[in-house]
Amino acid sequence: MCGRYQFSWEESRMLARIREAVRKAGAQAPRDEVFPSDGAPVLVLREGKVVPAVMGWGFPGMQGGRNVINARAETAEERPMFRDGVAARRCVVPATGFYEWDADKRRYLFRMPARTELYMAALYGVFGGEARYCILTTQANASVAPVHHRMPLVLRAQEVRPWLEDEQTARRLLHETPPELERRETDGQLRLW
DNA sequence: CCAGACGTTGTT
DNA sequence: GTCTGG
DNA sequence: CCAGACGTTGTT
DNA sequence: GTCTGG
Repeated sequence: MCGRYQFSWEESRMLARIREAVRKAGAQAPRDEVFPSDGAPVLVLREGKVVPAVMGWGFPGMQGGRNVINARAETAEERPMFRDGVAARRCVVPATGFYEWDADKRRYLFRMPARTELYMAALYGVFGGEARYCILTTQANASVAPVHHRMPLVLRAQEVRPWLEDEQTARRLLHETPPELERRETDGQLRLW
């Protein structure tokens, strides 16, 4: 699944541009490491253009419950919480990578092989006047499986616009296997031996 | 027992 | 918070 | 997602 | 276990 990701504008001109755009629009600049409930840039389609917008990460759960940060791609089309988003409120989360933890709490950063921008398919909704997003997840592919059994629905760069633009294409992409990624272990916490 | 998914209202 | 699957 | 905090007291 | 902050 995906409970944290990296937004490193220093490593990506695209992300630097997105960051600058939202900053100029008056939104707070995203952190390098994005946590659930943070405000962060997502990409949406507006008048035929892919543009950034700042939203909060996670849908409010029922009865004041938890922040719902992920949606299963396999079932999102049927779930009441997500099905309208699949039809009409798709977005893309730009990142430089995402983190996963293994059973021993070792943390790994996953990136695109050429270290280009990593795009995660997501949905958004408006709750109490506040726009929020939820990242789609799918079964881990070969590159992620050694660490965790789920991963975000990573889109190839050329799939970003089709995901936003065309509902039928989006429904197909929900069932695609994401590209293989590069893995790097990071020091998630100090290990005193 | 645990891990993981899941409420509606924003739509290009 | 509840539910399911393991 | 993870890490860290949690309670102020009718009890053998 | 449940919640909060990051």
